[in-house]
Amino acid sequence: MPRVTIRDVARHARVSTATVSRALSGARPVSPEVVAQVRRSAEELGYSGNGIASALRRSRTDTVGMVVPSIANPFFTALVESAEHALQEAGQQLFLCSSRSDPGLEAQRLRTLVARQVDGIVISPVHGTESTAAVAWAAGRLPLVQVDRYVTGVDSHWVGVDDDAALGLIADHLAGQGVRTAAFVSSRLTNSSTELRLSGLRRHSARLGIAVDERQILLGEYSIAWGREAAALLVEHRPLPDAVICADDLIALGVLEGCAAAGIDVPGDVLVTGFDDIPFSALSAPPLTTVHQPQEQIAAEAVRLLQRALGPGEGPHERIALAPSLVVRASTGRGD
Amino acid sequence: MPRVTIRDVARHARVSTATVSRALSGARPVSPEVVAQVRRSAEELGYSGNGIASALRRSRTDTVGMVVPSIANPFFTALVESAEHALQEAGQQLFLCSSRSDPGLEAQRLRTLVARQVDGIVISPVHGTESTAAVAWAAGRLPLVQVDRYVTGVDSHWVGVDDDAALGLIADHLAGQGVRTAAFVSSRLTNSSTELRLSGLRRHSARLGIAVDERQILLGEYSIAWGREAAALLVEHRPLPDAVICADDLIALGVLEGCAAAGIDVPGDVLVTGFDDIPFSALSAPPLTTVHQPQEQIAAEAVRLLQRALGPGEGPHERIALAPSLVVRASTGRGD
DNA sequence: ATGAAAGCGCTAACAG
DNA sequence: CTGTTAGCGCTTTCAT
Repeated sequence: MPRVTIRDVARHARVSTATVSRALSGARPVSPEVVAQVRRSAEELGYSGNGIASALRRSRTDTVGMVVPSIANPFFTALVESAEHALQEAGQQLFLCSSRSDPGLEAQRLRTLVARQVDGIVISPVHGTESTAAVAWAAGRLPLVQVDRYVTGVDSHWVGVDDDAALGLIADHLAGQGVRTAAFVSSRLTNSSTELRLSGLRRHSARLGIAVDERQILLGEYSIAWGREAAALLVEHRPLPDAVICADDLIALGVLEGCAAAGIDVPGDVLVTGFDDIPFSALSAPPLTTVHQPQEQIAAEAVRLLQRALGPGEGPHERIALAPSLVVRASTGRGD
Repeated sequence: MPRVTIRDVARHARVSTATVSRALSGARPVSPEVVAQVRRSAEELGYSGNGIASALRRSRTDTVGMVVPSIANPFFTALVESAEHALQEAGQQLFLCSSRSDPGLEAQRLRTLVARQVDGIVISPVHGTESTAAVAWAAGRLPLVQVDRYVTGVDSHWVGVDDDAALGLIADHLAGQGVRTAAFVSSRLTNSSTELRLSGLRRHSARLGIAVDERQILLGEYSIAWGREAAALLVEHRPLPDAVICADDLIALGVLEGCAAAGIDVPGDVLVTGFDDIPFSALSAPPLTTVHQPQEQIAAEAVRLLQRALGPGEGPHERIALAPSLVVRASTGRGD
């Protein structure tokens, strides 16, 4: 199938290629009759344009790259959907990449995106320090916004949730339920979310007189399997804490499953909290108390910052920490 | 930031642009010293190549487009992850698009992918007939493989699961549990999955003497919310069937929730089955009996077919129906 | 093994 | 409003 080019259309419509380009894109005024003729010719020949050639010439792809640690995590897919939606309004496409929580793969994805000349990048970096070099490199050649997590040592836009405030909400709620001791289950991965959530926990539990045993700070990864395993570890080394605070919902769902398997009743024997408010957190046994992140707003802000960076005057880099909210369900007592 | 081009590198290394291209891509032999010098210059200048220009010249993008109805559905994200993995082995990128279950948006995504000159397309079409025109159009200009669902009237490759066999597995299992009457909750959307699962249900329930009341065939959409709603409808118009067979896990999770809300015990009062075996189906209350789809294998086969279509001799179009397997959990009786 | 030169298909000046 | 022309940055003949 020999591709139909703008020249074929021009010949067929008996005009120049420039006119075809203008008629089809509407970039400059073209007489109605000519537009109609060009449209007809294009239709007839099955012309569909070559975005690559156009991108080369305009040095714009109208595409934004997005790199997330995992697309299996519903929190990130929700973020991606919101971002795609926001971009569509601005007439841009989303090129989605998963870094699979691997800084090496992440660096490779960034190289690809830069090579493909995307107009900007939205990234939730895997690691607080190991991702720095690649993110800095990319930020040096393209507008870049970090979302949710961020790396240290790169001056770029960031949009996320206020992790410290979120742990404040959790700690306040748990203290209100009479919690005096708590465990924390999170990811080994050194990244901003992990660190800010842990330091938030430390700060707020101290403030409220909740004891956090260092041996009950369990670090693994953001997954259901690790949550299950962590629950088994906690059960094995009793006494159980009053509450298990998890750094995300996947971990918390795993903890719930691990507790059930060990015959531990939630919330009877121990309270459990999550983070993110993924759809399935409302369906677990018991439904999970968690922190809701305004992903729609996070995505919208990220796109807005990127749009602005595409314009002329590079403004200063912003750091936007949005307010989280607590969703109380049965895993910390009465659900309603 | 003025972009560094191959010419800058060539000047710096005192060679021609052709040599730089060859040295960097390794397409043709270049003396080791020159390669080293070119590499050094590229490094020094921070050269990172222009994939767009390269793609225009080679008329290859080394990118495959993938269109799925939703990236919020874990079944599709699993499929996407597997596809990305398989493509990476072949040195290709994945350009992911969500059609949001909207044939119009789907058509637009396909146009974009064709315009962007992807090398091939993997699609799970939204609708059995409304997607036909766009899929046919795309299949006419690019190698295209349908996965999971397919449209009628387009001759292309297809890889999916044997839906009829899957409903056989479910029906056999339920009959073994003493089920005599069943409801079916699915999507209104006319697509191959919906239709084949319903006709499979009809065939196998007839074979096993399970009665399916036409008024208990409820069609809505593939979502948790619809499952919840459907459960309420079933409860409202008692008597309840012995079992509720759902066309996917999201619907089934919603049905479980709806039953719980109405005080209906699963599996005590009614049995429930899902389809897809998404990760969360193991964590619901109760855990869900469901059909496992071999998405890894589906993705691998799809990529293999695409790879072959990129080669010279266009072979005949294949239809590969892989064998499903039943995962029995507590929602249909004893879980173990 | 290397270089010169010709485009890939398109759009943005620049004329008219 | 329309045509002519000159590339965008790269790869690939075709020479040497």
